[in-house]
Amino acid sequence: MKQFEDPRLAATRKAAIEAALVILKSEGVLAVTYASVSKATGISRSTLYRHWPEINDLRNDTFKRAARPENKSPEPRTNGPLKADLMWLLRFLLTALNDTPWGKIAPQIVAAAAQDDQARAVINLFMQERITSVKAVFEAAADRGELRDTVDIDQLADLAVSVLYFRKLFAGQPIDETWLAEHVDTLCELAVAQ
Amino acid sequence: MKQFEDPRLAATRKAAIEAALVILKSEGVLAVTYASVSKATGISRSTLYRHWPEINDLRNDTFKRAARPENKSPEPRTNGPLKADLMWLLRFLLTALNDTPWGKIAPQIVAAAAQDDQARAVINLFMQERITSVKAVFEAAADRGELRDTVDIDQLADLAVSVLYFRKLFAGQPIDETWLAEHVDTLCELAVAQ
DNA sequence: ATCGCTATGCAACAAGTTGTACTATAGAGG
DNA sequence: CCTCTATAGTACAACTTGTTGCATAGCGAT
Repeated sequence: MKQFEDPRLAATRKAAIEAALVILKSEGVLAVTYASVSKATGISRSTLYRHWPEINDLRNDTFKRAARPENKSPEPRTNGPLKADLMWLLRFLLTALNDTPWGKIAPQIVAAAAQDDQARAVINLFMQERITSVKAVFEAAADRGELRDTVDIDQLADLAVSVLYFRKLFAGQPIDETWLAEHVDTLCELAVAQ
Repeated sequence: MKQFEDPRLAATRKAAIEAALVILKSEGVLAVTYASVSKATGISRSTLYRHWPEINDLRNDTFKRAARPENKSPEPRTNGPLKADLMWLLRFLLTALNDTPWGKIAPQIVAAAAQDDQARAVINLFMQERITSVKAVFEAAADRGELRDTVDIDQLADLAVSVLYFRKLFAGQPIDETWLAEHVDTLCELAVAQ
């Protein structure tokens, strides 16, 4: 009877993914190969194949590792007023995109998602998590009676997050403090009771 | 003195890119290789290398070919009222993503953009073009006096387009008629004078 | 400590791709 | 007809994905 998993399995997994993450950050998805990870870790190529039969399996595990927990949304502030809470949370998302490795990693996952269902699932889950955290901010504002009663909170949360990523990854427009302030103003104008 | 370009050059270029576009649509960027295009066209691999020294050169030219003109935004309707004009244009963008090859091609360009500056330029230009067409709709509404005077038209156009692509490519949420109607309602609520 | 199981390491191999180099042929224009 | 050049064809090196076979080293159990 095997009660416990061979500790070598976990050690190999961790070392490989950790090294793959470094390569992912510095050189992109395509540089995450069996050979490069093998060289970086000393783990033999055949062992890597046994753990991850296809290269996308390894890459997707690296994506999952990258998507948590440092890069996840923090517990949002929900003390109010809405504008302050929104500014705080969206500034975190903006900083993550502009000034942390996540700004390099996210596009890599998006790229992989175009070809791979698993990668698509990773990026979808991550984005849902971002939207949910923003939604919590709006819901708290609604509980405090700050919002108009006609507003659709799901729509608002979608709007708040999507423009950030769209400008960064699709439109090539800057997302800086100046823009963020205007963006939050627009959202509040839409949401807050006059 | 050479006055005219050898017609074989243009013929080769066109045939190769046309074939590459078909492969791009059906099998993705990674399937666009010198070998696959050579096989599809009968053009020898060495000739392809002479036209496109790196494979990304060929892929980027294929992207440019894909980004025009059938997939570009049509002349937007600007007769008013705003809600009808917006609905018409955004429905076009939605249909392009859901029911035409562009829905498969766009993610491929986004994927390439994560690794390649030229591809990034292509997708950026294309998205700017989409935003501009939406902006024209808002500007016409503003000229008719339909809008509140506080609204920022650039922000509105960004919002209108970004959620579409975000939901489709990042969040994995459906973009259907039901959602579109709500989205347009939200935009109009933000923009239209009460 | 010994034994069996298994994870790992190592080497070789086939296939596909990128990119280079060289030669021969075919077509365009004067 | 002649020259220039685009194309075809081939060979080659390097890298990557996967597969396979075999030897070794470490883990858990008796």
